Amino acid sequence: MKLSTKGRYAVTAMMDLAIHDPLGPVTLADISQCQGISLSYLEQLFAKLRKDGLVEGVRGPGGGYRLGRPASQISIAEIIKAVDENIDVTRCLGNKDCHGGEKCLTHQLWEDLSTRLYDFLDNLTLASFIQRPEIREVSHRQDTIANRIATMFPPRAMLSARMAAA
Amino acid sequence: MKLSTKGRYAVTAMMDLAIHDPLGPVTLADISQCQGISLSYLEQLFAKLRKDGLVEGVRGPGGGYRLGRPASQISIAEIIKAVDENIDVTRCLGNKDCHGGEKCLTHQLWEDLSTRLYDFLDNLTLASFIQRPEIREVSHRQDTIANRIATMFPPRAMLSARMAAA
DNA sequence: TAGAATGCCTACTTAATTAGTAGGAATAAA
DNA sequence: TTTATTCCTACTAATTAAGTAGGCATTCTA
Repeated sequence: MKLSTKGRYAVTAMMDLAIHDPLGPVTLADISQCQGISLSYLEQLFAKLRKDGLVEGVRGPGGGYRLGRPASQISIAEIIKAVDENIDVTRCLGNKDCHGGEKCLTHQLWEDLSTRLYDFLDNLTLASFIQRPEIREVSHRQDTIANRIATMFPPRAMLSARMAAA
Repeated sequence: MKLSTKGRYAVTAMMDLAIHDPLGPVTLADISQCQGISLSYLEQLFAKLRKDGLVEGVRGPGGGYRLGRPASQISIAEIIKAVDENIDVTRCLGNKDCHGGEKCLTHQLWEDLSTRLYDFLDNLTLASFIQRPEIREVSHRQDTIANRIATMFPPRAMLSARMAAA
């Protein structure tokens, strides 16, 4: 289990998707602009998220990315694992005889900690974050505005409006 | 909250100290050999741990490092914070107007997650790991051997014996 | 059917961080 | 006084994160 900026980018981008889910697909250009992450770097992260089925892409105008599953079925641990893919390799690999012939003790202890941490993050779902009342409120307001625009203009114009608002 | 190899090194080294606490100070040379981390890199990590009062150094022959406080009063979060010192700076810093004038939502959500994670790791103490029965057993066996040697030889010889065993 | 907006893919480059190397001064035990 | 250690600083190498560039594939809209 590793936790770096990369993981944070992935998690916050997924939160963005979750918040705007009812609006349809969110473009990476949107996320790139909102969160100040380079578009191409996001593409690289989303390639991994897609590979793990956490998101699905919709091509063409009006496209973007959607959650691959309901937010309640996506855990934070899964997101981080998808982009980090780096399995926690300890040096001794559990077979180095250290401390007088015993299997490396600290390795075991770290595994233990790593597991506890993973379990913790695996029990936190995207939904548990976006369901906070103040988030729902803001999100709803945004949706209302966006839907009003959507009613007045065809899809292309709505996207432009969202870009302008961001 | 960041979690990288650096943090793992620090945590496992601290676990080593905790396990061998009754034996007196543990040298960095020992840890370096047992865990395959370069001595000088360990010195750099321990400089930070010392700055935060998590360990105390004992100079001269027979010296090494000891826990700065009882293992039950040292949390995993503290150890990681000590070596990472990198405060999780998000790009928008909470003041970038994004999502149509609202304070960056995902920033808030990440903060929320970050806090939950910190609290989780702050409630895990070093002691909670080394008190597992199988660890106590191994640790006790090691201590027994070490103490037997210590009875037979003066401190210098004991250290060498520990090195040889490792 | 043409053009534009998107995802999707690959290769490369730059920046940041992690990890290691080197050398030496300070301290304390033997 | 010698030796084992912490303690300190500066530098370098390796690895990873992040960004850049360019182009192909798909699908919507006009």
